[in-house]
Amino acid sequence: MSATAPRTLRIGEVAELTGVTPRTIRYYEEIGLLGSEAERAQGKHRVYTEAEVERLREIVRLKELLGLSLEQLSSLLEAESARAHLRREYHQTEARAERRRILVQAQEHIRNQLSLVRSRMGELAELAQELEAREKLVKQRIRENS
Amino acid sequence: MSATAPRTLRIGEVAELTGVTPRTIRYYEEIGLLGSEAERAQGKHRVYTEAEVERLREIVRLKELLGLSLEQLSSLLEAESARAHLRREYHQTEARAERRRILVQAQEHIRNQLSLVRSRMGELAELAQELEAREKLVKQRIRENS
DNA sequence: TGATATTCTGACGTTTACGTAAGAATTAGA
DNA sequence: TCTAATTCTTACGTAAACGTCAGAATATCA
Repeated sequence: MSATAPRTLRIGEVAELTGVTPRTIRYYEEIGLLGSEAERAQGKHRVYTEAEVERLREIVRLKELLGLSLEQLSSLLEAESARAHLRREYHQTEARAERRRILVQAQEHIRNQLSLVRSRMGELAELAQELEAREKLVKQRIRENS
Repeated sequence: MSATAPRTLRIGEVAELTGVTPRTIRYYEEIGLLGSEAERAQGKHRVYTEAEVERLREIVRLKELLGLSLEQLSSLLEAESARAHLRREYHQTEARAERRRILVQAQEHIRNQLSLVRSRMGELAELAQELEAREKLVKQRIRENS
C-alpha cells in the first residue's frame, strides 16, 4: 500500500455520510453530475474518496439552498468538474502558465456560485423586509383595536 | 353597481399578471392552494380580485425563493387562507376580542414566514462565507504561482 | 473457502407539477 | 342576437428525480 492511498468508501457509506440514498448517487452518476470513474469495470463496486463525498455534499447543499434542478447544477458545476479532473495534472504540470490557467478557472467558478448565492440572498432580504412591514402594520392594528 | 365593487379579473389576465399559466392556476385551486370560490357554478368562468392576484404572487415567490413544494406551501399558508376567509367578517364583527384574535393569528403567520426566510438567509450566508474563504485561498495560490 | 453482507445492473413504478388537446359552454362585443 | 374570444371540464401525456424489486455478481471475513 502506498502511503498516500486515500481512504476509500463504498456507496452505502457515502450515502450515510451525505444523507442521500445509494440510488440517488447512482442516478447522479448516470446523468453525469458525479464522476463516473471510467476506470471502473462493469459489475465492480463503486469506490469513493473523501473528496468525492465533499463534492456530493456540495451538490446536495446547492440543490437544497438554491433550489436548482440537477441540470442547472450540472452546468453550474461543470467547470469544477473539469477542474477536479485537472487537479491531478496540477501537481504534475511544470508550466506556470498552465497552473495559472487552472487556478483562474477555479476562481471564476467560485465567483459564479457566489454571485448566485448573493443574488438569492438579496431576493430573500427583500421578501423579509416586506414581511416585516406587514408585521408592523398588524401590530399597529392590534394596538388600535385594544 | 356598488361603489365598492372590486375590479374582477379572469383567469387569463391573472395568468399574465403573475407569470404563470391558466392551467397552473386551476391546478393550484384543485389542490386547495387557491380559494376555490365555492360560490362559482359549474361551468362558469372563474373571477379573481386583486387580492387573490396578490396571494398568487406570494405563492409563486415563496415557491421560487424557498424552493418549497406545493404541499409545504399549503400548510405554510393554511393559516393565511383561514385569515383571508375571515377578512370579510373582520370588518363586520363588533367583538373587539374576536378582532384581536384574528389579528394575532395573522401576526403569527407572518412571523412563521419570517423565520423561514431568515433561517434560509442564514444558511446562504454560511455558504457564502465558505465560498469567500475558498476564493481567498485560490487567490493566494495564484499569487504564489506567479 | 464458504457464508454473509453489500453492491450491480436493468427495468419498471411513482410522485410532483404541470402541459396539451378536444369538445362544449360561457362571455364580450358589434 | 350573432359571432368571436375566452374559458370550462375531462382526461391523457410528460419530465424530473428518484423508489423498488429481482437476480446475478462482488466483497468481506471468520
